[in-house]
Amino acid sequence: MKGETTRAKTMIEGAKARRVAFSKQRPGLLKKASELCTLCAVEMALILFSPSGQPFSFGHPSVGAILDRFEHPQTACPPATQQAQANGDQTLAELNKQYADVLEQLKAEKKRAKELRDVKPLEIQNLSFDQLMVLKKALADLKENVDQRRMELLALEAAAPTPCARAMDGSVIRRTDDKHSDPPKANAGEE
Amino acid sequence: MKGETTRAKTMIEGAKARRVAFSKQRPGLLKKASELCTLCAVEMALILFSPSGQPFSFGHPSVGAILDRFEHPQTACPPATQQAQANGDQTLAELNKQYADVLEQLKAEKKRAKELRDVKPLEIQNLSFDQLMVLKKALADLKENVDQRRMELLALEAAAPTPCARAMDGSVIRRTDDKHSDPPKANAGEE
DNA sequence: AACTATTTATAAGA
DNA sequence: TTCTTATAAATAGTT
Repeated sequence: MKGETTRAKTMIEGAKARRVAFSKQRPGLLKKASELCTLCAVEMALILFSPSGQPFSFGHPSVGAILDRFEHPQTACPPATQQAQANGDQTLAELNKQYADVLEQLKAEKKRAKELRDVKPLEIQNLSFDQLMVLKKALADLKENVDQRRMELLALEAAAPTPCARAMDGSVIRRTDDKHSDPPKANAGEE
Repeated sequence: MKGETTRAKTMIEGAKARRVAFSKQRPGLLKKASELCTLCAVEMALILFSPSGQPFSFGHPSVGAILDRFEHPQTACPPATQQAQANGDQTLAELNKQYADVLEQLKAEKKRAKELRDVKPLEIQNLSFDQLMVLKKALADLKENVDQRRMELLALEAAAPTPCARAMDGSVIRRTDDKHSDPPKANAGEE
C-alpha cells in the first residue's frame, strides 16, 4: 500500500517500526519548524530525543537564545516594586495575554479530549489497573482544579472596582511546562 | 486562487500577513510534534515566540524534563515503584462518567471565560492590587493544570494494550543511556 | 470559522 | 539510508 489509510493515534508497535517512522518524520518536522521561523519571523527552540535516546535540536536564532528568553521573559513582572506604577498598563497587557493563553489552552484541550472520547472508549478497557488508578486520580484532581477555577472567576467577576492598579511582583510560573499562544485579537500594527 | 503556487522561502511581507500565516501553521506544527511524540515514543520540548513576541511551548512529557535531560545527559531511568492501591471498586463506567464530567466542566469553563473576556476587559483596570495578584495566581495555576492535563491525555492516548506505557508522572519510557555532547543536527531545512 | 484547490508530507515498498 | 508513488494531511487564498 502506498500511503496509509488512516493515521493511528497510538504508539507504533515495535521499536524498529518506531525508528523508521521517526527517521521519516523528523525531517518533516524540522522543515515545518524552520519554515515557520523563516516565513513568519518566529523564534524557536526544538529539542527532542529520538526513540533511541539520541538528542536532536533546532534553534532559531539558537537554542540557547530561546531558552534564555524563555526563562527570563522581558515582559514578566519585575521583582521589585518601584517601576510597578509606571508599568501598570504593561502588566495589564501581560494579564490579558495570560488570559488569552488560558482560553486557547482550554479550547485546544477540549478539542483534544473530544477526539480521545470519540476514539478511545474501547481501548480504555485495555488499560492496566495501574493506569486506571492514575487516570482516576488525574480526573479527580482536574475536577478539583476546575471547580476552584470557577470559584476564582466568580470572585473576580464580583470584585468591586477599585482604582490604581499597580503592577504585581508575584513570581511567574516559568520553569514548568507552560503553553502560550497569541491573544485572540492583537493590534493590527507592526511589531 | 485557492492554495498557493509555490511556497516562498523568504519572510512573508507585512506583519498582519505573518500573523495570519503563523496562526494557521502553528496548530499544524504542534500536531506534528505531538504525533511524533505519541507515535514514536519521542520526548521533546518546543519553545517558540510568535511574530508578536508571545511565548508558546510544548513539552512531552514536559518542557522542564526535556531541558533537564538536555542539560544533564546522564539522566537515568527513574525507579518505577508505583503500585496501585487496593481501590478496586472503581468501574470503567464510573471512570467514563468522571471523564465526561470533566469535559462538561471544561466546556462550561471555556464559555465562562469567554464571557468574561468579552465583558470585562475595560473593568479589569479597576481591580485592586490584591485582586490582580489573585487573578495572576489563578491564571498561573490554571495554566499549569491544563498543561499537566495535556500530558495526562497524551499518556492515556499512548496507553495501548502494549507494554511500556508510563509517562504520566514525568517518568520516561526509554532506558538507553543518553549521550549528547552537542546537538547532532541543528538547523535543518533552510535557515 | 469554513471551504477548496493546491502543495506538502509520508507509509509502504524497493 | 534514500527513492518512488499512491494517498493523506496541511494550508493559502477566499467566502
